Amino acid sequence: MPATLKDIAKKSGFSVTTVSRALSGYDDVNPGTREHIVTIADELGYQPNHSARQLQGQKTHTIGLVIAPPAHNPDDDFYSLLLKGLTYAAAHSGYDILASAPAADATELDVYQRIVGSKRVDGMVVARTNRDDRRIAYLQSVDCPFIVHGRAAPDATSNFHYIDVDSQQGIMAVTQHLLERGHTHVGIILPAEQFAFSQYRQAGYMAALAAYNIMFRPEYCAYGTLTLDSGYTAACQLLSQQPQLTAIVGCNDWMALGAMKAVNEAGYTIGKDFAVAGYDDIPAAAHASTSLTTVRQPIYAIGEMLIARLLTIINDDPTTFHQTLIEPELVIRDSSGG
Amino acid sequence: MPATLKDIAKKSGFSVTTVSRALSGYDDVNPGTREHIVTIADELGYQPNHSARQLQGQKTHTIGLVIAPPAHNPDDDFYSLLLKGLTYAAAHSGYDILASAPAADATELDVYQRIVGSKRVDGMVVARTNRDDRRIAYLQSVDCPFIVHGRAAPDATSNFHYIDVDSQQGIMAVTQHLLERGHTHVGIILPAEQFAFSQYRQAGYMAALAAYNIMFRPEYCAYGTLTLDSGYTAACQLLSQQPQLTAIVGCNDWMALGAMKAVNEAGYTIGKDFAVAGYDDIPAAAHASTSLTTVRQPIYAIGEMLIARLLTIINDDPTTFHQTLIEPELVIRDSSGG
DNA sequence: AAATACATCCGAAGCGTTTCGGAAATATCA
DNA sequence: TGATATTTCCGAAACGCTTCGGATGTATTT
Repeated sequence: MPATLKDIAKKSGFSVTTVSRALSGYDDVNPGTREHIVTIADELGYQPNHSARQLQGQKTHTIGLVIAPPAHNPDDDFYSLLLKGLTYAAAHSGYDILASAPAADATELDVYQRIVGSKRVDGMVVARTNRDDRRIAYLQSVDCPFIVHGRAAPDATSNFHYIDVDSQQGIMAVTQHLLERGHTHVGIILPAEQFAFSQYRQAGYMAALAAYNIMFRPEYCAYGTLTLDSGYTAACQLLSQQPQLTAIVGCNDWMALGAMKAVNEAGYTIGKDFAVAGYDDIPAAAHASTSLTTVRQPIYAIGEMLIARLLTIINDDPTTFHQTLIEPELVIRDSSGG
Repeated sequence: MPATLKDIAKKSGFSVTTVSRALSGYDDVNPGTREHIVTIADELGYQPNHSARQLQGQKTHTIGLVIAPPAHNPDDDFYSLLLKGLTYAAAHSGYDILASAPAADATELDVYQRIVGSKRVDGMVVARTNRDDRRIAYLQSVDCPFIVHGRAAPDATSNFHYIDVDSQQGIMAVTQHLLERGHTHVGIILPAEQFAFSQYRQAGYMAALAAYNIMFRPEYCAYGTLTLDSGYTAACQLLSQQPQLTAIVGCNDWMALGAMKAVNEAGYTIGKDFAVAGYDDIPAAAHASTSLTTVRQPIYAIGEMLIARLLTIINDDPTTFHQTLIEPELVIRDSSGG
């Protein structure tokens, strides 16, 4: 069993109070006795009990992240990269990450209530915003500091702090890139409408078309669940129903990779007589059979920003909303003709 | 501020003791009053304070994972996938994951001491075993339950619970696969010797050669740091110094992808006049420019197993060591000739 | 010399929970 | 009817820490 303040007190001859104050740097303790106490603490390998500290209302130096149910999408890198990025960024500021997920019969909201209700974290980061997001409503109702990666849908107000990538601009850039290459029939595979970001991506696509005076056709839009398989299925459907298409943009890289597979099977040569582009720039994109033109989201840097921003929210409690939009970067590779 | 037992006590007219006992299912409370208390608790959105519980010596229902410094390898998927896998698996059993990393000036061991010393977790999972691993020595010295993904080097004893993939067998299988295809000069890119698993991989390579009566040549071995770039560099070196090579196995997929790049640049056609194979089966492997023959480590399933095993260790404190070796699966793709 | 300041220390309360050891009221037995 | 169980409840202590409000003794001031 680990050493407690009481152990140090006994061994040093001072009171628990003095030991506590010596160790936490108060200036009303004699330098000599402080040294003495610190020495003993080191000998005993003292580590302050985290729970006892928290019970006093101290900060937990922990921030929470709950990740969506796994069934949702097994090979989706998003949460794994975010988790790792947040962990590093948090460590850099002396914080830890409490990661959790809903158990079989629970909802994401249940987990939020458990984590923040039990006072285990100083703040939360929430990702993958939904329309009318109940997680955000809950966090606001209990006044728990949080930062959102993403923002509300364009038709809703985002009355919270967020950092988002300007995916409208990103999809517009990649779509325009395809249009520039002469493609006039460009399909798109969108994420499920439940996600707030879905609409921004569609808007970006439409803006690009408009800039080129090309009419928007709803039948050029298909929907996927962010997985490779769903991208494949959606692309197969597009290709069979809209054979005039010569390009497809996938709203994330996995769906784009699935689309590439479908396009290949349909007999096209990607990068020559058909273009495919993605979004995210996951590690696999650069090394794909035909390297994937895509839009880079600097997930690591975003992790850093999220943590930094959340810490200022926790410590300064700003009254005005911090809302940042990051410009994504178009990464041109072979799948759009290089 | 969240409701406490005292609030419920006041509102219900019962004592804190009774409220506590009612809520945690003791049978010495009248069914009627229990119902009454539960109703009020729900109304108030009561969530037990986690710290207060822990202070009573309760289980934390949290398990810790500390991930290695980021500088080590930015595009290494290992920890991110492990983290996500563990989080899901833990959630399934009602556990959370506390993820941390060393800050700039700290070592991994420092983080272990802080996390377990402050009593924040019921157990730890440690990954990427080193030779003479100090983390393991520490955990043993403080009697903290832990499970290792990996095991000690072959020349050391593994006196702890572990789950490992039989990478010796895996590398042997993939090497033999190349030898079967008629390659007689097969190079290998090994991980740094600091890692316990490095030796198993080398042993697997040597065993495969021995089975084919081919002499082992140390000059066919290069070393990398698990990154794509390091694989590229190592392969360039091998190719220039050992031009007779017709195959290279990388000890992880990223190094193999780097090797593929070097091989391509050297003018070979991968899968035809040169073979490359990897290890891990990361998502990018299947979608690489030439799909990568590799050995699959079921990282998700391993996450499940690690958690399940760790929980039995925490709850049952077994005296004998649980040690499991998983047979990896050879995945043959185009980079070795299909 | 008395009054005041300063340096150094400590007792006790409190954070929210669990749990031990009863206590009071009611039911069951002889 | 008195003794004994049973049911239902609760007070108080404890977990390890922080912090408020002194207390004690020494140094400085007038």
